[in-house]
Amino acid sequence: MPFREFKTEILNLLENFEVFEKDLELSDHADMACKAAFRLSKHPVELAKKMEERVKSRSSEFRFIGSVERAGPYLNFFVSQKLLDETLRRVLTEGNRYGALEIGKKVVIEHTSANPDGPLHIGHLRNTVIGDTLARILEKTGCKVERHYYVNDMGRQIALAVLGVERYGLESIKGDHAVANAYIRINRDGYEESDVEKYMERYEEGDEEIVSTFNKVVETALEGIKETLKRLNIIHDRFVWESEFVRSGYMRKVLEKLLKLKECKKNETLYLDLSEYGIKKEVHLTRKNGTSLYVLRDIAYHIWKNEKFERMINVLGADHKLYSRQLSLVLELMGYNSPENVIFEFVSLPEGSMSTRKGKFISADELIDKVVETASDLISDKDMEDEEKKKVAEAVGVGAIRFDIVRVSPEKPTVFDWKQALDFERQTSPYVQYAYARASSILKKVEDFDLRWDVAHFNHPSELRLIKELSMFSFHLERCYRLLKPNIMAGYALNLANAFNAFYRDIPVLQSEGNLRNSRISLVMASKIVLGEVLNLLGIEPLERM
RNA sequence: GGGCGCGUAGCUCAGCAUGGACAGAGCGGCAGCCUCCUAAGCUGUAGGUCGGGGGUUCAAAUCCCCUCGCGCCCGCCA
Repeated sequence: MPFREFKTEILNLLENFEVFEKDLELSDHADMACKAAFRLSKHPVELAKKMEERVKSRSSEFRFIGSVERAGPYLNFFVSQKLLDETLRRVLTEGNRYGALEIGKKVVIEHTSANPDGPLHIGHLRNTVIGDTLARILEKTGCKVERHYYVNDMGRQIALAVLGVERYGLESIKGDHAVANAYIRINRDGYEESDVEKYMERYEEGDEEIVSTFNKVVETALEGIKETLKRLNIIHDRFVWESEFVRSGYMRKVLEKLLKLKECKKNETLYLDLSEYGIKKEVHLTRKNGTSLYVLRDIAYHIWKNEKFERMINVLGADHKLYSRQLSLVLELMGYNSPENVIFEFVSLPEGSMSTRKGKFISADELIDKVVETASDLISDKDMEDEEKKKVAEAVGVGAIRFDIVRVSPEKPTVFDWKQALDFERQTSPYVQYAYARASSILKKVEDFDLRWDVAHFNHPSELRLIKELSMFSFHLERCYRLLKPNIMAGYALNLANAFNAFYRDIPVLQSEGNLRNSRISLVMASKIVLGEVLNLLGIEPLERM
């Protein structure tokens, strides 16, 4: 928080010069640099000199600006002792609430939503991890967040999976894998198209026997998927089945509204002509046999969301880009808000793209098992009970997976790499967890101390850097919120851990004495709190020991 | 063919929204650090035509145009 206020103070101070947020930047040369003079004058150095004068004459009015230096046309601002003091005070009094914002919107975030025809694979994982991390970030900004998994129980793929299960039965293995095996097999062996059609029709009509069969298959796959998600510290508040909108008659009402649009046309099927909006291909709402298509049910779902939420966020793979534009356009034509889409590019395997249908994928379960096993080997000779070792290996493994995914910007296409997934070093979550564990370890050895500090005791660059990092938590949180880019939080986690490790190297805590010792211990406590909270935002478990 | 995204060190990535101070990290390479709070750590060093070309600008990795490479989309699939 204090760092955001520091920035606000600079803006207020230079308001008369028409300096805006975009003129400020983080810099190696300062805590915050102002580059406005370039933009505002043909003689930037002269202007910067004037600004400098003004700042120097008034800077005593501000709390968090400590000093300013001019470097040519740049103004370099430095934080005050007061900011350092206030940062520690807030972290230590607010605890894990430190850094929270109060934006407070009601938002729904839909993520994962993988078809219940098989297990989650490493492509789905990108959706899941981005979505869950964003949900956590939004909550921290004070939003009321509902996490949805939209269950596609009506599609062709599901009908085919059901046929597969009927033909081959379910193996007695984890449900999602069992369904996948039947689905892969029927795709390989072949099937009658008319059988698939018939199943879709009967399911949409609500044929009791078929509904119960579909439900069983979908539930079986979903149970397995939920188990995997839980292991990754991911829960959904609500699983919304597509068929809910059909059964409740909601979709019917939506269809009636759609029919009133001038873009809505009918011949063999019902479709939307969006050519005047630059979308050449018609958007079909129904099939020739009268059954609904995904987009129709999805429109219904989004109208329902409109009624309940102020903000709708969907996490979608790059293959949904055009689709999501079409959906948004239709919603707008109907007079509704459209969702905000967080699009991520594909994860592929070194040998090419993944496919559930062809059985060409690395499942999330396989990945988790292997990473946890590697973590387990690494701690095998540590002095810990087996129980704790197991817990640590799981937390490290899951953290490494989540972090490996979330650290990369969503728009970057990636190729899955085992070596990277199994790396537990510098730019990974174990590095952050390790900093947390080191802080814990120091605090565990403290028997008596007073929770008090004097910022005058913090004069080593490593200490100053660490406190400044702590002060920037909500600054980065706000950036994540605005840009919906969770990789920013991963980057902050790394910076913070890095700053703590430098502090750990340079500053003896336990051997120091008196108020110097109290101050340092207080700083370690504050670091532990913020490191822990950042890990929570990333869905990674902080560990007391590892 | 059209649309969207990506291309930055040997490898994996920041930085691009809102153009500014020498383009930053990690891994890998090389050279070092455990009588000291956990070495999953730390220090130093080498390594760059920011895919290529043009343009705008006092200033371009960042903006515009062209071009090459890769991925995705263009279904009465989801």
